[in-house]
Amino acid sequence: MASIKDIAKQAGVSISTVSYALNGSSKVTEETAAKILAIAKELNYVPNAAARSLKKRETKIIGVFLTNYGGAFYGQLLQGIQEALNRKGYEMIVCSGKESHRFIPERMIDGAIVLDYFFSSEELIKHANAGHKIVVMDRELTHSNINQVLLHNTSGATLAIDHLIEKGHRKIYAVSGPEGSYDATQRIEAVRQAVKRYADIDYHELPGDFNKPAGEKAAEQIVKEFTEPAAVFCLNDEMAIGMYNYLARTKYEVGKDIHIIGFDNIELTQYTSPRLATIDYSERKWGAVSAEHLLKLIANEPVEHERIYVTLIPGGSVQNV
Amino acid sequence: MASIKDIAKQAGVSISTVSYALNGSSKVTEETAAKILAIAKELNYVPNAAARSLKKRETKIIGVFLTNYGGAFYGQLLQGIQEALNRKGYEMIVCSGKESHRFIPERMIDGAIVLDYFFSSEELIKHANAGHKIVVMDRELTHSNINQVLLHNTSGATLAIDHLIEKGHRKIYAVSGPEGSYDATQRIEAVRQAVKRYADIDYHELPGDFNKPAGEKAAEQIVKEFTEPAAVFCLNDEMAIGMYNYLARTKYEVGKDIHIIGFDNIELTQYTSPRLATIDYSERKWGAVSAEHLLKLIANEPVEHERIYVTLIPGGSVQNV
DNA sequence: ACTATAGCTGTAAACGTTAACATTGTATAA
DNA sequence: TTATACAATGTTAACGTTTACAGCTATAGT
Repeated sequence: MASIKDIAKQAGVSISTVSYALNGSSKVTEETAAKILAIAKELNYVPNAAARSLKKRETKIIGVFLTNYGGAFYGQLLQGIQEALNRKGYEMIVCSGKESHRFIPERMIDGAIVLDYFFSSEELIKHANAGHKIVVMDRELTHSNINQVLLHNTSGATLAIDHLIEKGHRKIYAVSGPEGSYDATQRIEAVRQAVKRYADIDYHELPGDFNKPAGEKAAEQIVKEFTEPAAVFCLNDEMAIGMYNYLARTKYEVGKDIHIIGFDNIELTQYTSPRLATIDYSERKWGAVSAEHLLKLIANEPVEHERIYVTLIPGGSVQNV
Repeated sequence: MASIKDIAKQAGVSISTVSYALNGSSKVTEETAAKILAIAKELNYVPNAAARSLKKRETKIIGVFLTNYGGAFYGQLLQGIQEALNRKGYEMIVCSGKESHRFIPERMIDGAIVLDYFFSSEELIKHANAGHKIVVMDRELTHSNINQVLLHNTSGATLAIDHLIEKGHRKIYAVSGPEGSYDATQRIEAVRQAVKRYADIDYHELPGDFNKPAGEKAAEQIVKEFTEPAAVFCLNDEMAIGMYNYLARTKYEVGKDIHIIGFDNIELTQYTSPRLATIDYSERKWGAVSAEHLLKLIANEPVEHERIYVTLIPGGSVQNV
């Protein structure tokens, strides 16, 4: 509650001198500065964020927009963002929900990192037009104030399909993702391209939405039309887990009757039995790169879009047929 | 970027009239208000958060402080907090890391919900002394500006031990939590009380830190001194999972040789085999209650401390012996 | 001794709001 | 007709900073 004014009064100097002293300006004598610092500490002075950002027109805070907090999924990602930001003197806040979008136009944050399905591209572009800097992790958006840091979905999906083929599978299902999802679209498109390269594939597509129940539903369908061992590429691990759950209640075995590969390498996959084969990428790096790109955008430095590479993690869920 | 001043100029009125109109004051003619609103919309006007909170001395934002984002643990909790806050016109931001603590004295937020092992109680009390309102979810702290919303650790731990006893176990291990953790201290204390009620218990305590490796290490120890089937109460699920992992690499079977019960009912427990017995509570409710209490604290309404009740979830990991 | 210069410190405007208070105009009552 | 009240709008100070600029003092150069 103590303000710069209180310090000035107690130190017998003007508020500007206090301000300079607190900001380490060389304009103030060491002696004066020391006295001011001491009084500031004594009064438990902390600068008022609102006043400072009103004047400086920046907050040194970056907002990360997430659809929801479910799943261990975001842990490493946020860690990566946070570390990269702190290194440059920025703070991170995590926001979720439509209402929090207002932080951008209200200038509560200096930039936004978006991984939020519910954040419409029109809205993002509106904010970009108003001069706000944004990094998107879940869509392609071309704008001078927007940078993309995306997963290499295409090569991931190709890796997955190639792995199934290598293991001798010819009957292949893909369980898709939600309608508007960029990741889902890219992955399914890559799958279609990949299977096209082989003449003898018996390829089927099942709808999905990236959640467990969709995986269960897909499993139900696959079981219903079961004739011979089949392989399934679930476009994310979550649905693969759902599929495990459903199959556990049937006589069909994962890695024997139904072979499954996922995408994301979420923590849970390590505890599935047999271990889920999946596509992995460094969440931490994905986050760090996004943060770095955003800061460059803010500093008006040139930045290129970037894609994060992915690798195949084999597992007992996909075996030779 | 358009400010109230731009609107005033274009509408040919004073800035105060604009302010009143935008805030829906009845002081302004409907006609004038309509004109002003129209111009505001046309100029894409959004109030500047810094200016507003500088003047109003409030931000309508609540900060939730978490140690880290690892684990699916916080998902429902945050959801609960967010819903409760939004209902009352507040926004939630999630903060992590020591630096973010400054949001409190800087008045960036109107209140704090703390579930952060690294946030020292001295620091919290200092902030409370400065008039800031805080709800703690991970410690007992008595202060007029601090409210506690805690888990009913004691009854949870008692439920766990009683369950093991009911199942006929007499050789019982407890794997403890980290040194300074409030939850850990409460739980282990309750365990000691509980086993004291039975004369014939062969009780052992093993150190732990709430992480998987600690569970593995404890499992190693238990296996080393294995003579007969034993039961283990891991003070959280995370360590129980670590124990599963270790035992999977041995000849000992969970639910047969080693019986395990955890605490928290994290999502992962549903995918362990056999299912992990554990202690459950509603994360969502825990979050919602915390948020409600904080808002009451802010409104200077009376609030009592609260404890969230817990229940036993049986599982194949604990069977009759 | 006088001026120029450098080094500190002070003055004041500005950032964008809100809200108390002042002013103006108009309708109502005496 | 004039005082009175009230409704609508305007003026202004304040919130707590930062920072351009002005002012002062002491030192150094002539």
